[in-house]
Amino acid sequence: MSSTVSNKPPSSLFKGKAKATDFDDLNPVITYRQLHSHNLGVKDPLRVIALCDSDAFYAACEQVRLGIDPSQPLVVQQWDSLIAVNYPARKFGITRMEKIKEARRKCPELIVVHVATYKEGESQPGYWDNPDTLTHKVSLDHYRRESNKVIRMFQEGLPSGEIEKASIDEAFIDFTKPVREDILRRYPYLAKVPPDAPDGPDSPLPPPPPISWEGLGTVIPINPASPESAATEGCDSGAHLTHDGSQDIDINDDLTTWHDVALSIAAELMGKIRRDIHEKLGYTTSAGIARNKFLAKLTASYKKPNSQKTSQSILRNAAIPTYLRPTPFQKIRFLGGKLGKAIAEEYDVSTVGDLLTDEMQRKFGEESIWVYEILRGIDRSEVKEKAAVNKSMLAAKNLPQPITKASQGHHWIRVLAAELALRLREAREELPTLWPKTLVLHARQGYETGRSKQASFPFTRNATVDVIASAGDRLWRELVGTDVSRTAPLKVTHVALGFTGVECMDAGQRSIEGFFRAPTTSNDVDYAGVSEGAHKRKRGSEDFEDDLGTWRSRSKTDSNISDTRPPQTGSSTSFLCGKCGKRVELPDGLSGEGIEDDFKAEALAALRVEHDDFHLAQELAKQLSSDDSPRKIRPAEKPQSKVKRQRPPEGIARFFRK
DNA sequence: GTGGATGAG
DNA sequence: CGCTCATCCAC
Repeated sequence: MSSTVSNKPPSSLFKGKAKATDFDDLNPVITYRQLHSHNLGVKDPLRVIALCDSDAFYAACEQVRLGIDPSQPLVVQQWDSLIAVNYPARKFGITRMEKIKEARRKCPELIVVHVATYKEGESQPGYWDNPDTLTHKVSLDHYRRESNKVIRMFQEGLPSGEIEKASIDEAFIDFTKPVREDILRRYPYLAKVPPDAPDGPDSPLPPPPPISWEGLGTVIPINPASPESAATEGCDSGAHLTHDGSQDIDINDDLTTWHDVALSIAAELMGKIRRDIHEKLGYTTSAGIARNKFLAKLTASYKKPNSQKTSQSILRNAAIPTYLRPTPFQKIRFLGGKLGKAIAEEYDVSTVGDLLTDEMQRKFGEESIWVYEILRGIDRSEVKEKAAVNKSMLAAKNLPQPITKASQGHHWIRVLAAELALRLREAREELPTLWPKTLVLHARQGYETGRSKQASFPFTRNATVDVIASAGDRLWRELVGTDVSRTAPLKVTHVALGFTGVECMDAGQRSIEGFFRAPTTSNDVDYAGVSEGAHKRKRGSEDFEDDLGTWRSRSKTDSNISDTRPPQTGSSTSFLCGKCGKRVELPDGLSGEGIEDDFKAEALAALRVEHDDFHLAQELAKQLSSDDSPRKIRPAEKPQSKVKRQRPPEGIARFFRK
């Protein structure tokens, strides 16, 4: 079944009078069959998603690291400006991007922590006394590590929930599954279709129980908000009382749906995890809970301008239209940039409601289905567990004092290489089979067109600063040449070194992981040897370049060459499986001639064992008959694909193709 | 492959 | 508009 979910809006859209169908799925009937389904995916009427983010994360990281009282105003400094401001500091009117002097003027007591930096010669970043942008490079490593701790707590707290790390301080959580489990636990009478149900499993569920939102967070009201008593804060509103006593119609039982029950359970679970994170790690978080990612994200920022208190907000389906309509659409993910600006200027509109008119709908056309749906609170994108690591790893540096001699490049390349080495090593603590396929060097001259050069990165278990730096140096020479070879003047203002194609080896190669760990437990990344048998001698970077050069120049044809050799010479890079007749190959990085034969032989043996295991597992699987694995439904996803630009025409048309 | 563009914070 | 990082896509 390759047909995708229909992306087409109702045809009424293009015939005017679409209003009646806007927001028409806010209270779907929920049947026993749906409740007991496990694979409804984004169409699940009980879907519940949360977006949880850390408050002023970098600042919180430093506050925790230094054991500072969280009520103290604290900022994180990067060179002369601020990159994070905690809530106590915000009370003084201090904002991000402010100059450090200005901030100090506003608050003399301000605690200022400069972000950690690398400096040349150090394999690790540190909190130096006077970091200098001329010689140091910012390190965000500590924040990445802390971020991973938070993510891990989400995962542990929700074994059956899906987690998607959205940024260093944000994650989406799909509560649908854990919530469903909870519903069935709490309301066991839902487990069976009643014998007298008119349509059997397709009968609607009985009316939901009343919900107490108390302690669960801020419930966004259904009715147009009077600014004061708009939302009900579950924990302190004392049931349903507000100042003027006029609100609260929205906490009305007959408006309660099973989806609200689901939201409330998610809110409970979310609150638990957030408290747990606060206790164990010291970080305060905010959360938004709604029926999809986009709304969850929007909900998380509900009414918390400068309110320090840890908070979470809940958006009931019934509240979606009133909440969405006045929302400036540029606050919506992916509409915050040029696209949003283009729409705003083209049509002179600013809110979601402005865009809900028939005229707008016609203008957007069918290709803009993503926008159409988003404006109506529909978002089919899935909470998709990200590969545990990113596909790329980049260390970049802007040079306030441009490089004018090619020979100066080495300096920065070493610094960037040190960062990459550390990050890769740390990533491999979790995922030993991690392997960056290529190393890329970018360099930009002033405003000129930056250029980049890349090369395959050799497999090595212990990617040292030296290995990375010498490969980087080689790229540098290819990119900018050498002092003597250059004729034109040089003025490099930006250098970046990065890994791309960072991936775990796949299952067939998994057992090779032993080779990553094996003998080295040393933390000494500056040690010049590569530690496995392949490179024994201690030597300088020149030698490394030779090795890398050898590796690079021959790697392409390696597998073919070695394939013709007798399997026992030790340099074979593949074997033929007797069971399936397939040829199983070593991964590229292990098959080059820069790798010693005995190392390859060992790797091959491991591969063999792995491959046999694979067949064993297959046979076992065969005996366990029924595989009712849920069919994957492709959701409408990724605005990028909707708004792709090609030879952009003028104005808004740049974003929407006919 | 690589540079450009975009977006987020 | 200062800096850092990631991803996608057209050429």
